[in-house]
Amino acid sequence: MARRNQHTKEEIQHLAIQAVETMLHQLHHEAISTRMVAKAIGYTVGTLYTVFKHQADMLLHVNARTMDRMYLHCQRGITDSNTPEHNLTLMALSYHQFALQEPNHWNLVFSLRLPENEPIPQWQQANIDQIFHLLENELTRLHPNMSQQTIQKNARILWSGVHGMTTLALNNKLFIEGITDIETLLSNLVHQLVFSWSGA
Amino acid sequence: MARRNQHTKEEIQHLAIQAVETMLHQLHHEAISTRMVAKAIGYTVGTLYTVFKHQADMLLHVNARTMDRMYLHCQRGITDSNTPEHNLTLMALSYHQFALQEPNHWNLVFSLRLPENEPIPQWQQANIDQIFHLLENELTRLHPNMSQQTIQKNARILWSGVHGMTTLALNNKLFIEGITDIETLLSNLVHQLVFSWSGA
DNA sequence: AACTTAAATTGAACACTGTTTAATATGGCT
DNA sequence: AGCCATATTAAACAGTGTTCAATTTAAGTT
Repeated sequence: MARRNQHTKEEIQHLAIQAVETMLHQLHHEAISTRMVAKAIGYTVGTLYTVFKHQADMLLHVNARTMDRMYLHCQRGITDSNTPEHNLTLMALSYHQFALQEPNHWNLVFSLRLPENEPIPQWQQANIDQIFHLLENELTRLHPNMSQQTIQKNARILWSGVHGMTTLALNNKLFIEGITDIETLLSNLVHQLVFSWSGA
Repeated sequence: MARRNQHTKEEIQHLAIQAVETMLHQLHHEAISTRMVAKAIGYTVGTLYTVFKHQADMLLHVNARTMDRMYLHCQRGITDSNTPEHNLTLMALSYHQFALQEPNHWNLVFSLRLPENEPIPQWQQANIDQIFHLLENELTRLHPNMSQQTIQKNARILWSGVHGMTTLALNNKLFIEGITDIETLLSNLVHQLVFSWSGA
């Protein structure tokens, strides 16, 4: 069989991406093979390689969508009528919640390894910047006189904490004898940093 | 060939672990196969399976040693004659430095996935606790009247930040246009949290 | 309507992977 | 010298990512 022309290249790409996304709801990304995806969309591995450079390329497309979804999720509920601290807390909780809701999608974003010498795609950096801008915006509202550079620094300090807590919690590397839940810990982190910025 | 009895089971185990550790200096852990390890130590895969339950089990043994090394590294330079903040900063910098020095070993610790239903080994939790105790000790010195629970909470808040920063930095997901180096960011994180704990 | 052309799709191959197990060769014991 | 227990292997199985020659067919041309 050849030349059935049922789908355009773009459609096949989309089908594959969707198939991976569906599988990720049950399977860790390391358990997803090209042949599985091909079978799921009714094509052969060979066809997949006419549409993606390699497996990692396919997963990168999945990541692009995950990061978009994550950005939208983190934005949810953010308003200028809230205090900056409240907004920052909302974002931190949303980030963590998203990771809990789609652990395999989230994991893929942070553990996908491209082949050597393959550059990190530029949209990825753009997407990271997008999230940081959200934070920097709140930090600016908090301290309008703070230098741009300090704000960028503090945004990164804060987000490292939120990200680290999410990673560690997801892998059960954070807790002893049910001391507190992570949501409290996240709120505390935000509160303590916000407090420290107002005191110096 | 069989029954050459050149090494005890323990020795074979050790040889394998060492072989993996050597390879990790050049290779990412996903690139290390059982056959590679077997060949490196002059045995066959089959022999490896008489000594380890499976590949993940072998890598878990590597992780045990990495974590011990990491603990020792983080302890380096810590003295009661330093201020608690200084000690905490030293630990944060050491943690990051260790990750930079042995990125593949460090990565393996946090990305090894055991087969489903396989419990996390209990020594791993013990090792995590060990590091947290180091932190909690400094936090206690900082605020002798703080409740044990608050100290445990704050140790986890701090370490999430240090860990998150290290992870993100290692994967180039933290920086824009050379704004500051991570060492500064780590020191700032420690300082800001220490400050916030003294102000409430 | 027949013929050519270009390309979509496949199947099969290659060199790997982790894991299991029957066969085997040998060190130590009687 | 002969036996046995077992350390070790070779081979098999079912998968993996990736490549590419071969094929089939839709569309374009005459």
